[in-house]
This record gives sequence, structure tokens and C-alpha cells, in this order.
Amino acid sequence: MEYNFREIEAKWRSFWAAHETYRVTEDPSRPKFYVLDMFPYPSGAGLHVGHPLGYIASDIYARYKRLSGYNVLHPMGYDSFGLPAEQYAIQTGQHPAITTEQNIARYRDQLDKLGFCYDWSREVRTSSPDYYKWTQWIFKQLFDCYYDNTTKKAERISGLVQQFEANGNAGVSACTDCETIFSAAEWSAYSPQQKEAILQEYRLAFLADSWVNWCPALGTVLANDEVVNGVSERGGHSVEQKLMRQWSMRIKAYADRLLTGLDTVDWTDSIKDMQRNWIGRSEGAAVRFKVQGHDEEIEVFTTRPDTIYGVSFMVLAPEHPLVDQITTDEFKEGVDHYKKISALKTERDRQSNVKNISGQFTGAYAIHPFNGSQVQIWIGDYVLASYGTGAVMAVPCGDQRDYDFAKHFNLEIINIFADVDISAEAYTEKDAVIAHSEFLNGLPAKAAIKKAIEEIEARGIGKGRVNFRLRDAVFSRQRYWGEPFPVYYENELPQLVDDAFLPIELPEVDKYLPTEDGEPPLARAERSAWKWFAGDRMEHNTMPGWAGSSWYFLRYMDPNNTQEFAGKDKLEYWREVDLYIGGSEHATGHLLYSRFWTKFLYDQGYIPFDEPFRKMINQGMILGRSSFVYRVSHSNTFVSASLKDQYEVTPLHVDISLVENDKLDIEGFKAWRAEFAHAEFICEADGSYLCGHEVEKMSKSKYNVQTPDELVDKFGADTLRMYEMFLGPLEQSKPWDTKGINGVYNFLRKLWRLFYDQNGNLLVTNDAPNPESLKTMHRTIKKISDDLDRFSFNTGVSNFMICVNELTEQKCHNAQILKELSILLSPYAPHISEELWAILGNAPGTVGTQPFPVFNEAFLVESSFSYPVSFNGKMRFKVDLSLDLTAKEVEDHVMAMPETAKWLDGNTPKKVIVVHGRIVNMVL
RNA sequence: GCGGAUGUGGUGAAAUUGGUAGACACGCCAGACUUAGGAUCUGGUGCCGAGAGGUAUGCGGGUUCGAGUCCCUCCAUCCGCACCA
Repeated sequence: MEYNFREIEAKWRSFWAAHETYRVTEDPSRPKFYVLDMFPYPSGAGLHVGHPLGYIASDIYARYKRLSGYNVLHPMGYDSFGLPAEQYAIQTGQHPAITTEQNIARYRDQLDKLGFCYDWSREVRTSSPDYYKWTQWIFKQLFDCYYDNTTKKAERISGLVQQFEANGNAGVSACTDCETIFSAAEWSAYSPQQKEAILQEYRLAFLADSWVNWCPALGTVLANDEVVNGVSERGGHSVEQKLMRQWSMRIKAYADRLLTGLDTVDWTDSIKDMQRNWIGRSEGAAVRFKVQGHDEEIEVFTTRPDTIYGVSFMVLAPEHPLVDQITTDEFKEGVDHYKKISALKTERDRQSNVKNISGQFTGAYAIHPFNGSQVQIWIGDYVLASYGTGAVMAVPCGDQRDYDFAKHFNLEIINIFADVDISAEAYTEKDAVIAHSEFLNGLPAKAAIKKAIEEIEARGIGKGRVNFRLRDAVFSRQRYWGEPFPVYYENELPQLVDDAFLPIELPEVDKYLPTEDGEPPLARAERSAWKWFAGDRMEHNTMPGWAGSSWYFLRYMDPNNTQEFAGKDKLEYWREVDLYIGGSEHATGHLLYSRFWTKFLYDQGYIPFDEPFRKMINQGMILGRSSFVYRVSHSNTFVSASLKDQYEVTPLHVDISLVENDKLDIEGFKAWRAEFAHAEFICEADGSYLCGHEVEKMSKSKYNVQTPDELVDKFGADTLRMYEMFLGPLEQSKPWDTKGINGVYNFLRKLWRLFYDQNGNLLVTNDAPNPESLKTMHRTIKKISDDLDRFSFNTGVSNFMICVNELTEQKCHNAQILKELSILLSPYAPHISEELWAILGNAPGTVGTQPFPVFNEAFLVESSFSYPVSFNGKMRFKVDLSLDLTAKEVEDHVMAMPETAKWLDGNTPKKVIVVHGRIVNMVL
């Protein structure tokens, strides 16, 4: 009887479903373990073989932890709001909910085929009203809180208002954009509109006019992490800077804690560093410069206050609010022109023209706060409006960009470094001694920075300050398929919808496009289309994709709770995710936002932990292996790979299903597309057409997508699971190649043959296991658990192969051994393990809840060791010696051997190193 | 430019603490068997060499009895960030 994976896998899939084998409930008597996958966006293309890589690893680990006695939470769901379903809706008019539903069904089917042990009763979907009710609820809490720098946590706005009423805002230390200082009396005199405008500058979720990444092609704003190389991450459309009234999240408030929290989690250095860079903490000082002839002052941020005597000019961002005020009539035209050009430039243009120095003098002068000299004020787009104060003090001798700017516009360069040559470039190291700088003279940079800040503060012209690159995250999108805000407007004041009326559900609209006047799609909804409506209008924006994914891991703990986002007892039991597996592409998006929300919910006492993901592993990307045919230019003739250099050719992607071992299925190719029906071929000598190949990202457009479905169909889920693990270390990215899958398939068949012979006779015996087999088994137990503990799934598969090879050699069909092997293998290959477990006479469906086999070192004890004997570190021969021999006895034995005499060639070794049970080395 | 990672056979890779480099598998070569199968079994397979042997973990150096592993210089590839003051 052959290994019939089709029958076996179908049988156990339905058994597990019928018996709810993987359902979990809270159980205080057992320790918990939470294993989480990054939930997928259910796209129309379905899963390719790259997607399940991480899911397989986490599934193996979850099963391993279950065997080890843990109560394991291992859920799955869908990040089901998003762009593709909406684009499809725009094109076809079909409601995105329908597309989403279909895609989810396809995903579920594909996931089920792989035999994952998800507790599907806990499934979440971000687009389900039962779920986004709580996304809206969390938004409300963020709206109703501010960040208090004194208590170092989020606090309620009502407390802030009390402070304003009692003392104004002078004594409040909060994370805010508010620069106005007001007294209690002034506060109470403000109109409701004015009060709300001020509160918006404190709220953690707030409305503000801000410079945003506007993507005209998508008709929406994008967050910084959604803009890559100056174009939109999705679709690659150009992005420009625009001042718009948008919802934002004051993530800056958490910058410091997001940074320090990284020290407490077990993530890779690369992800941590990406987040650190993204947060971009820099220490320095804010210094105010007076503008000659104006009351206004310009504040700059610098990390090098020690170089302040090197300031020879100042540069403002073109968008800086004071530019118009200070520009003199003479330069007005030039400044206006420059501002216009900058505004038209897309983000990409600004980035790609790094070496293009441009700027414009404003005609205004600032007064140097220490030496009183006049410094020209310029505008230039190398200064960013959104970083620091949007203005810099230019120190050409110490900053290369300032240096280049000064050279280009022939501005003064003052050298304030002792014994440093700056004739060719700026000196940017922090190790020079400061000169020509009055009270800073003779100090090395580090001491000078400290001294300069003290002096700046003493003179009241500025302050030491820590600045972050991290910007507040834009939180609204001009889209249909996202969470509606629980907000309505009265006299243009945003009002929160009462909890009792949540969720605010998406209203039906006639079209999914923005309105003719550029309003978001929700503006199309009739008043009656809203199930709940108040005020003058509802909020028309929707939340971004990262809203729902910032807290989904909490909902799995209590997915059907209608009273809370998750019950206190459940949160207290499951706590943070113990193991999170997913791609590293979310380093500065999802992984930062979910940490932010977690810290906020912790501050407000809703959850008992402030980091969501204790340990994270980032699986590598599985790349596709694309195949190419080579079309001779201006013809319908294709030339085989080895001959292509003799022609002028264009490579074309060809569907990998038409190619086997680089050989093209010519008839299939002709039938593939009408344009190729009459193609001619210039072939190899043997008449075959060879394709070229290249490793690329897997994508539909490259025709290199391999779906798991066809492989499951051909080889079974257990084989695919093990093969994906066998490919190499989980974290490494690797090209997909099915060549080796036979090896894994053969392994499972070989395993099967330990149970049945070719004629279907059961071979299992019940006699006592022999010592050899026990040794094999216990060595395997040790290796498999060690491999799992260090997430080395690929060597795990190898060790199973070694084990089965050895047992086959030993003709071992012993029930006790095979029983342990079935348990051991069940995390990797759950279907066949259940089958074998049942064959051995155990209760069906219970292999996954057995105790993990106990390693007994006694079976491994060896009496002798084959010592490698090396000379000057080169191994020459081996000798079997008893492990009872002492080092001296080993040495004596080896010295007496004829082989030793041969290699010594008459010499006496200077030294003989004997490491007991390891090696003998002679030093000549 | 800054930060992170990775370089080992024809291929995917292994070597967890410095101790036999290449486990396991693919592929390839030779053979056996046969109900000719994507089957199974046996032997071989880093490179050079007929062999003895030599040589080999990106390059070059160092530490050590002994280095893929530790230290230094350099090179290449991949990923992330990038006018961040």
C-alpha cells in the first residue's frame, strides 16, 4: 500500500473541522503561548507559495508549543479594507464588500488545504462592522486624550481643560502644536470654536492643516511610510506636498517611548534599527534669531550649537510662514517665483535633485545672537518645512550642504575649527577644537556643545532640545473602503458619536469615486444612506489601512465581545503576542503604529502590557524564477537561449507553467496567446527550445507565480509544508524552485514504508525496541526540540530524514519508536502524523495533544569514540578508542600507532594536544 | 553617504561552545531490479591529480596547537533610510 496523501489529508481536514480540534479556551491551569501571523490582505490573486512560508513556520511552532504543554492561541483573520477591492469597485461598480467576501473565501480554502491549526472561531475581519466598531471606539479614546510629558502618559482631555480653567496653559507640559500661551481668564473668554481649535492642538487624534503627501492619481493623501522613493507604494504614482485639513495621530508624543521600548523586545537588529532611524532622535538646541527691522524671531534647530560662531547665513524652507513677511520688495518677485517652483516640484523631484543647489535671497537679515553680526536670510528647498522648525542656521564650515550652498551663491565661509583645512569641503566630524568663538574657544566639540547650550539658555535665546524625524501620521484617506470616522460636524466643529450608536457603518453610495468637487466618496452618500446621522454632516474621510491592523491581535483574544474590544480577563490571560511572524516590510508602518496604539491603550489602563510583540521573526521573501523567450527584433521568430547572442533580441516573460527544466513547451506557447500562434523557433541542436531565467519578485505580470494549490494537489500539504521549511533558513530570502520537492515527498513515502510493505501488510511490531533504534530516536528527539527552540526549521526537516534513513536501515518497525516519531513529526506534517498515530491504535485526532517525547540521554551514551588524529591541524586518520581512556592514555596509544610514525616521519612532536572525546592534534 | 544583513560544491544548504568542512536533499555518473514508474535498491560525486598526495568556506593579513566560526583591512551582493540641520 502506497502513501496516499490525497485520501489521508482530506480525511483529517474534515475530522479536524468536524471535531473543532484546534479550538482553544482560556485555561488558567496551563501556561499560555500566543503565536501570531501577520494577517493577510485578501487580494484577488490568492496566495502564492511565498505567503504560507511564515504561516507554516508559525503553525509548526504553535503545534510544538501545544505538545510542550502550553495553551496556545493561534488565530487568523483578514486585513480586509484596502485599495484593490475599491479599485475593482470603481471599475465594475461591484460593492467592495462582495469582492472582499469572495477573496476571503478563496483564501480560506487555500489556507485550509495547508492543514493549519488556526482556531477559526476567533477569525477577525477589519472590514466587519462588529470589528470596526472597536476601531472607531479606540479612535474616540485617542481623540479624547492628550500626552502629558510630566506623567509621561496619555491623559484625558477633561483633565487638561480643568488645568486651563484654573491656570491657563503656561504650566502644562504636554505634547502639542500649540504655541500660544494663555491665562485662565483668556481661556474662559474664548469661544467654543477657539477652545476646540486649541484642544485640537493637544488631542492624540486631531484635525489640522498639515503638509501632506497628496497623490492625485489615487485621489488621496498618504502616510510617509506609504510613499517610497517619492512615489506611492501602491501603483507608483507621483506624490506632491499639499496643505490640507486632515485627521492625524500625534505619534510624536510617543517617540521617546517607541525608541526605548525597542530595548525590551526580541526583534532583529535590522528592524529595530529601521525603527530607530525612522524615529530619528537627535539632540541639539533650538535658538531664536532676531530679524532686523521686525519683531518676529526665527527659531532654528541645530545639533551643533557649538558651531554657532560659524553661522554666516540662514536658510528657511520655502513654505516657512515668515517668508512673505520678511521678504523685501526688491526680492519679492524672486522669492515668489522660487516658492512657486518648489511647490510644483513633486517629492520625487526634490529628492532626485539632491545635487542641484537652488535658493533665493529674501533681502532680510537676521542678527547673530552672540556677536550681533548681520546674516543674510535665504530660502532654499534643501530645508524641509516639516522637520525641526523649517529653518536652519547655516554653518558652511561644519555642514556639507551649507558649504555647497555657500560656494554656489558665493557666501562667506567662516572657519571656526582650530587647525582644520576646509578649503575643499566642510569638516563634519565632531572631534575638532573650536576657535574664533569667544567663550567656546579651545573646547573640543562635545564639551563645546554642552557649554553652548548652557549659554543659550542663560541668555534666554533658546533651549536644549531633542528633535525627532518621526512625524505625526496622517490618519484620513479620501476613500470609500475603510472605517468611517465616528465623527459628525456641527458648525464645522467635530463631534464624537456616542458609544451607544457605534459602529457608524459605511453608507451605500452610487459610485466609489470622489465627487466632482473633489470630496471623498462618502460625500456622495445621501443623508438617508447613513444608518445614523447627526449635525450638519458626517465626516466624509475614512481611516487608513493601518487603523484596523494596529490592534487586531487584541481582538483575537475575545472576538465576539459586544461590550468591550476585549474582556479584561481574556487580556490578562493571553497578554502580549509571544511570537510574531511576518515580513520585514512593515517595519516602519504597521509595527510602529501597533506599538503606538498598544502604549496608548496601556496608558489608559485598557490592557496590561505596553509592547505588543515580544519576539518577532521576519521570514524572507520567496522570489520567483521567471522564464524568458527571446524574440528576434521586428519578427515573430524566437531564438533559443544559447543562440540569442547572435541576434538582436527582446526578452519576453513566458508563463512558467509552459516551461520545464528551462525547456519550452512549444505547442503550449503557441496556444498561450493568439499573437504567438504562428511563431517560428530557432532551436538548439537537439530540437528543443531553451528559455533563459532570472530571479525576480513573484508577480502575475511576470508569469512566475507558483500557487500552493497545484503543489498540494501533486504532492500533498505535508510535503509542501516540509519542503518550504527545507528550502533554507526562515529569515533568508530565496528563489522558489520545485526541483527538490521530490526529496521531501520521497522522505514521507519512506516513512510510510516503516509501517506498511508494498503489499499493504502492516509491519509494526510490539517487541522491545533495540538499542540502536532507541539511540536514533532519542538523538532525533533532542535535535528536533533544539532546532525548534532556535527556529531552525530547515535542519529539523534534515534531522527527520536522517532518523527515517537510520530506522529503515535498522529495519525498525517497532510500535514504541514509531509512536514517538509520529508525535515528533506532527508539527511539521500533521496529516500523515494523525494517520500513523491512528494506525498505531491510538485515539483518532489526538496526536497533537500528546506530551512531547522525553529525551533520555542514557540511550545515547557511547563507550568509544573515533578520534580524528591531526598533524598541525590537518586530519590524517582516525582511531576508535574507549572513552574511558584518559588523555594521557589516548596520547600513548596514538603515539604507538604505525600511522603516527608514518606522519611523524622520524620527528618528535613538540606538543600533543588531546581533547577528550574530541580530537588529537600533534604539533610538529 | 548612513544603518543592517549575507558571501561555503553544479544547486538549496549544514557545521548551536574555536576541534573531522560540505550533514540532509536536489542534480549528475555507474549499476541492479522491474507490472517501464515522477517507482525502488546499491555504489560514486568539492576542486587538481593516474596515484601518493595537494588544495579548498569572497580577497588579504592576524590571534591560536587548531579558524567557516574570533580580530583587522578590503571587495561584492541584497535590504532599509537618505538634503533630517
